[in-house]
This record gives sequence, structure tokens and C-alpha cells, in this order.
Amino acid sequence: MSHPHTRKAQLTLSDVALAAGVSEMTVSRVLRGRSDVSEATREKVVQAARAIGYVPNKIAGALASNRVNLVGVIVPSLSNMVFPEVLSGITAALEETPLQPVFGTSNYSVEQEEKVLFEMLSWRPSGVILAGLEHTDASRAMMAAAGIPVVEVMDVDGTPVDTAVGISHHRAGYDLAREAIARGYRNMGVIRSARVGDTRAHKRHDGFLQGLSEAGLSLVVDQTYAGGSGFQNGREMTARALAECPSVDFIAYSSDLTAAGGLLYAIEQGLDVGGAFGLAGFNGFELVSGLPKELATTESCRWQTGHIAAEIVAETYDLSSYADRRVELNPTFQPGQTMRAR
Amino acid sequence: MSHPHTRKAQLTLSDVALAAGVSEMTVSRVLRGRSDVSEATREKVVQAARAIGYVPNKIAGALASNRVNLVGVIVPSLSNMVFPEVLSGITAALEETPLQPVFGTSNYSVEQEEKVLFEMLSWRPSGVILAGLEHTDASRAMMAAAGIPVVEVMDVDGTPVDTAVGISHHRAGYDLAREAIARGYRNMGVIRSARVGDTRAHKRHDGFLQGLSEAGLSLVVDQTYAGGSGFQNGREMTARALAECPSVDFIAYSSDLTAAGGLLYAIEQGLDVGGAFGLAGFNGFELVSGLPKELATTESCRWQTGHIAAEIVAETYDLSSYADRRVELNPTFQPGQTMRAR
DNA sequence: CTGAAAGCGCTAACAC
DNA sequence: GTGTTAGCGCTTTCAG
Repeated sequence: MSHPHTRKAQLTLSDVALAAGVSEMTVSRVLRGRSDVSEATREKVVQAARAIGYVPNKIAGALASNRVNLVGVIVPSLSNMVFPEVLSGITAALEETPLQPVFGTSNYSVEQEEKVLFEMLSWRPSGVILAGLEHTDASRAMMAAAGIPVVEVMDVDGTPVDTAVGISHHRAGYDLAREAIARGYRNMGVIRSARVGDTRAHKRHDGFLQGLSEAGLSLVVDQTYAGGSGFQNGREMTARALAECPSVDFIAYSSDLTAAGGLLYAIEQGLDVGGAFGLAGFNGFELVSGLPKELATTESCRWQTGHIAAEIVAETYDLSSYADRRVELNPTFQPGQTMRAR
Repeated sequence: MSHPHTRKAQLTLSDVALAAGVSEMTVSRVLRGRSDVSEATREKVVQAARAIGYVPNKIAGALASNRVNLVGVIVPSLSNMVFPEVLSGITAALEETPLQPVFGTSNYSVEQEEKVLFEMLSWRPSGVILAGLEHTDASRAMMAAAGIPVVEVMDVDGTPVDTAVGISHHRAGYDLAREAIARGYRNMGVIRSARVGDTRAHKRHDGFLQGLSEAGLSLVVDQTYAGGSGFQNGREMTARALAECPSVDFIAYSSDLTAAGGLLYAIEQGLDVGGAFGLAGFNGFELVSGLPKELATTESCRWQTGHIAAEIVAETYDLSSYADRRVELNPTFQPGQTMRAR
């Protein structure tokens, strides 16, 4: 069974107007839920619209009214769980508003981000939410010129175009180093993704190094891996790190997933996890609490970040003016059971 | 530092035309990449557009040309990893086309789906991709009347509006039952989400029951849990199932995540996982291969499903006509190390 | 190769 | 309350 899809002439307001026996304008008022229409007319119009299966054309509406209820959202990827979680928060916050999110991905590239941003802005959205504070100059210029709220999320270590919402990754890294040191670990190792463009991971790493350095310490092992962050990578890299430097007594992983893999491996190897050997992940994924030992991690407030960012855009949409801000959330550290007591 | 965002008058084609010293029409041609413009003029226009920071207005363009390069995508949720993976596949397939995906979520409700669909269709997208074959009558009517390709993904057990792409969940459930039986398991249990609206999970369950029933077997335990599918839930439900029915020798989980939790728990309890006691998850998440034992699972081809669906829409966009189809993918079973050999 | 005119379907701003 | 008129910024179509 196959058939050609000829684009049939679309139903317009005047079709509804004809069917309901009123003017186009009246139909428009009813369909936009305006209150200055008599109940009888409203009912007639609604019936007529439903009867003929009318679907309004937002393109025409947007052009005429110069309002678009779309919010552009750009994240690096959908493969890393953290970003869908931010999107969930955005979606939830926008649910009670007339706004609708439109998602795009930059694949961790500021050039790609620029392209996607350009596409999005050409739809004249009511706001833009994007991950990170690093963008091309052209991107910055476009956003500044767009005259819409711009919310940069998941990072506050830098200068935002308008508003930044998220945690300080530098501080998260720094705090973890302090925690590890306070708990008596001295031979620190790091296992992290080799991905370029993940500036947040770099900032955490820098913070971690700074924390060590202030205590006169430095890394005894620094493993990077290609590919996604998963259990398997965590296992393999941990094995490698331990082989390369058997004296390592603490490993900081860039992700809970690799940390989980490392945890499983360390337990199998008979290491005293949570005692002589410590490890910690990052993000606070739900899964950290179902492992053989609860994983030490830092909650990065992903859902909340998205939610707040979307609220800021929605608020601005209502007020048509807004104040720049910087919303720094607390990257709370959870020691779990994979680090010594302090 | 706060400032009101007054929506500045937007730059239009005529601004560029003025700056470049040509007509609006010529600018339009250049910016749409048409070839019937002299190289000199093109260069002038491109420079002028860049200089003044012009961003085209797709709303006006879409209205005038009656073409919209958007593809509406509706999935139940972003919290369950499977859907972002489908979205990744879609995004990847659309990357080399002029099409752009627009995502929305239905929260596992056909009524919510109808609302989101209505919103999307009112932007006159070039195609729609949505999860599942179950929709409200109104949704079906809208899609049929839209005159655009409609691709229903992640299920082929039912009648699609146009085209369906995905695996048969009924068959996946059925096949798993057969596998378990062939491997000598007889006291089958199930641990699954209590979520209503997840029709694919229901279909797998039905298939599993049918497989058992054909062999004269029935479930010895059937646990459902509220909340998301995670390690912790898997642990707790497994503990409960074993307590309630100690003779159970095989558990089918509705998700790899709960299965992983069950696996960790079973190992801790000293069960002969992969021998006397078997278990299997579903989906084929990457993490199955980093667990203490490789998890038996069924690969549900999520990325591929999204990719194919998007290709079908893109193809149709080019040809402006297309053939309905049904693309059934193979839900390949991977025994891993948590089931006996057959 | 380039330009002029006519709308796309809707809504803002007025009339009545 | 309801109708009329004039565009929104772009592309289509048709001339040159």
C-alpha cells in the first residue's frame, strides 16, 4: 500500500469562519482564547473548527504578532545522561507556560554550536538556553543582538552573556581534592575522558589539581580514555592505573559511570574500598546508590539547573524585561561508602 | 546590572539590500544559496549581511514558501535513557539534511501526546516521528490530515498511520521466554515497572507469558515497582522476589538497570548466577558489559530505529512523496553470562 | 542575471 | 461584541 503525499491545501481561518458564519477575526479571537467574545459565538466557532479539523498555522501567527513561544536549547550531546536530565528540568519548568523547548546538539564543538544557534535564532525564539560559557565570538554577537534572554547553564566559571545558572566545576574539583586530603589520602590519581571540548571536565580537573597543589601534593597517575564514559572504561582504566602506579590510594573519576566500573573492579581485586583505597565519581547519578558500596560523588544539580534556567526565560517572557543574574548552585559532596571517614 | 530587553526592530532583507546596493530579491537569492547570481554580487551581499549581523527570519520564509525544515519528534520521556538514544539516532540522520528535529515529551500519556502533537503540527513540520502505535483518535486524525510523513517508532505490533520502525516487543518477550526454557529454567519470575502507559513493556510481558504458556509454564512471581528503573529498585525487588518465592530460578527484568541491580544483589547473596539462577534485562545498554558478569539482554536497536525513522522522513522531504512501510528490526538476544548454556 | 509586484495566513489596531 | 483594513518579512512569479 503506497500513496503519494500531495500537500493538500491547508485549512485556514476563513474556512472556519465560513463554517461558523462569522468573520475571520472572530475565529482568531476565539482560537487564541481571548475573553471578548460572546459565549454563543465561541461555542459555534469551536465546533466549526473541530468539525473541519482545523489546525492553526503558528507560522503565520508568529509573523503577524511578532511573538514566538519557542525556547531554543543547545547541549553538547544526548548520549551523556547529564544533558537529558537538564532537558527534563527545562521541559518540566516550561510545562506550565505557553513556551515550548526546541533542542539541538553541538557535539562539544563551539563551531557546531554556532551553526545550530544561527538556525535557532532564525526562528526568532523567545529565549535561548545553552550549555557552558565558551562560545565563538560570532555566537556571542548573535545572542547579544537577538534581544532575548540568554541563559548559559551548567557552569558559572566565566563571564555569561546575560545569565549563568549552574555549579562551579572548578570548585567541585577543588572541594573533592580537599575532601580526599582531609580523609588522609595522599597518592591521588585521576581517570577522565580524553574528550576535547568538555570544558567543564577540564575546569573540575584544574580545581582538583589546585586543591592538591595547595597541600603540596600532585597527581601520581593521570589516565585518559577515548570513547564514552561507561563501566567498562572505568574498569579498564582502573586496572591500568593500578598497574602503572600501585601506590595510588585515591582515584577521582570524571564520571559516576567510570567510577562505578572502577568500584566493581576494585572490589573484585580485593582492595579495601572506602578504607585504604578511596574513589569518587561525579554527578550524583541515581545509580550510585545501588552499587555494592554507595559511591562518593558530587551532586551537580542537573535537573534543577535546567528548571531554574527555564524559569528565568519564562519569567522574562511574561515581563518582557529582566535582570541579568548569576545563579550558583551548590555542588554538594556525598562521601558515600567509598572514602574513609574524615 | 540589569537592563530592560526592548525587542529592537529586526534587521530585514531590505537592510542588507541597502547595505549591498542591490535589490531585496537578489539578497534573498544569495542567502538561499541559489546559483543564478553572479559571483561578484554574491560576495557583496554576503559581506553586507555579515557586516550588519543579519539573521534571516525563517518564520517569514516558511510562510512565503510553504516549506518548513522542521521534524517533530515526540517521545514519552527523557528520563529513561532509551529515548535520548533514539533522539541521538534521529539527530545524526538529520545532520546531513536541511531538516531539524524538534523534540517534545508525552509523559507516557496519549492525551498529553495529542496536545504536544497539535502544537507541533501548528508549526507545519515536514514530518513527524513519535514513539509507539497507540494514540488518541484525534491524534490519528490530525496526522492523517497533515499530509506529511508520519513515522511511528519503537514498536511494530499494531497498525501504523503510515510507517512503523522498530522491533516487535511481543516477539522480544516471547523469544526470551523460549531462551530461558531452552536453558532449563522453569520457575520464572518477572520484575517490572508499574508504570501505566508503557505499552511496549506490556507487550513484552504478554509475549513472555505466551512463551511460558506454550510450554505449559506460568510465572511463579511477578513483582512491580513504582518509580524509575534503577539499580536500587532492581536490588530491592529481587530481594523481595527471592523472599516471596525462593524457588524462582529465572528472573526477567523490564530494564537492564533493574537487572544489573538484581545481578549485584544475587552475587552478594551467593547465588549461582549464570548457572542455577538466571536473569536477563532488556535493551542492551552499554553498561551490561562492565558488570561483574555480562548481563543477558535483548538489544532493542534504539539508535538505529531513530536513524532509520529520520532517514525515511528526510527521503520523503526530498521526493515529496513516499511509500508506507513497516521496518521491523531484529531484537537480538545476547545471553551474556547470566544464563546457563543451552 | 536582476528586479517589481503580489501574496503566504494570521493578528494589531481601529472602526462600528 | 464583532468586522475591516493593513501589514508582518519573506518567496513566488513573471518581466526585463
